[in-house]
Amino acid sequence: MAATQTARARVRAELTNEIVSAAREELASTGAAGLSLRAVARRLEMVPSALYRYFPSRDALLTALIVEAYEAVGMAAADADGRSGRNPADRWNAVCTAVRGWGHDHPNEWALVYGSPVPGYQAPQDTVEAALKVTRVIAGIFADAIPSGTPAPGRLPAAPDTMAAVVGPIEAELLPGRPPEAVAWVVMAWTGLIGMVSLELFGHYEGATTDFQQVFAYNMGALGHLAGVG
Amino acid sequence: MAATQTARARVRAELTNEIVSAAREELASTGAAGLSLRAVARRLEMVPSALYRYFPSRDALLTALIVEAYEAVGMAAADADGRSGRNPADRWNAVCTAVRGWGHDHPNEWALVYGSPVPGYQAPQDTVEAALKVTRVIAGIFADAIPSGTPAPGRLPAAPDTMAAVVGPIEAELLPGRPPEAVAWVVMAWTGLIGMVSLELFGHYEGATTDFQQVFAYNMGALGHLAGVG
DNA sequence: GTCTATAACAAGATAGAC
DNA sequence: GTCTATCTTGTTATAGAC
Repeated sequence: MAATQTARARVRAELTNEIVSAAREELASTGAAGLSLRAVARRLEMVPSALYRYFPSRDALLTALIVEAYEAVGMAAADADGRSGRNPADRWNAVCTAVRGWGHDHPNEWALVYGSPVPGYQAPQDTVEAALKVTRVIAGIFADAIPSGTPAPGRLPAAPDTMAAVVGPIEAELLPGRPPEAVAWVVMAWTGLIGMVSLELFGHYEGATTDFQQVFAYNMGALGHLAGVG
Repeated sequence: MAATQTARARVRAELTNEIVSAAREELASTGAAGLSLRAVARRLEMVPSALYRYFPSRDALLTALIVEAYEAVGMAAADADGRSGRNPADRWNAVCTAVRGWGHDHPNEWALVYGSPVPGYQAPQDTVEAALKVTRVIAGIFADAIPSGTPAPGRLPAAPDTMAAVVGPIEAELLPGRPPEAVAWVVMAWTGLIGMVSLELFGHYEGATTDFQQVFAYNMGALGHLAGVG
């Protein structure tokens, strides 16, 4: 029985993967909002109802796609970080480039996770944890660059006394012992990275510059520098 | 004849507005991707084909909505700027608050313009011009704060020599005579503002902080300060 | 001329019987 | 798993009212 079980389980896992792959292809052609279980089934030459054995609803399939996308960006970021030596500025630069590169290679998956929320879809907790992967990589770089217990970096304006409590959750989880200005500014660095790639992919810099890549590199560099990296 | 003409034109303009309003209401409930001509017609108790007298296609209606949204944020930004005195730091702060406030009041319209592109929709030139409204307000504040011909602000890292040409289009149009570092960083300020509101509205800061408004205020303040405002 | 309504089309989604 | 009947969608052709 054990052998049968595992064989069945293996086939099941394989098919589950195939379904997610087909859904990913669908996503690439139709966008997130128009993703339908039926289209995925058609692509696999299966009947729609058969998919329900593997995913109880369209939302469950969507969740799988979202988690997969978050893990892929997170992996791209972590890989780039790992390959880039020990200098925090280099690491931050490498991560920015990798995240942007991933976005360019997977624009629809990027839109799925960082774009408008899909109407009617409620994100379960799994996706929140997966989303943290990139954040952890980024926070790790800044945590290494800013020694614990240092005063606020002089380049940044002083934060009000209340800020420490406000950013407490992030500090405790990702940047223990770092000053509130630094914590807030790491949030800004993350926001700047995701925001800039989003606005680029969504077409908002069209015609604004002759070489966007260079503006991106400069701005990410400045963002990191001001936070204490390099 | 002139009277008849204008009477007809007035009625026509009124109905056009009513259609856009109905579409806006539809948008609020179903989201951008699910916006259907038929649903708009139903809401107005008209027959779908009648709408084609006013808008040649669903995309044209979408364009009208997008332009309207861009103009509304732009107006909110310009109003806040106008009411906030002459101090650039106050003006930048007021604009950030106003833009964020508009986003909170109109989350679906925000997603329509700054979120994922609607699949299959090609933005015409009208939307690009409308999108520039907020940008012009922001650039105006920084242009007033950074005198023309000044050297690069010392707080920002120096840009490579090639940057001047790269950001030339923005410089010429919005920040004539300002150094490339400043131009790039104004792009960053704009990106930070739009990015932070987007990620907030799309739920990416959920649980991260006890008072997001404060983090927002601090980060926007720092972004502006570093660019030379305040 | 200007508008609205009816009807139809090809897609595609959905529900349910078998 | 299959089949069918019924529902959407954007869009057009056509006919008639003002």
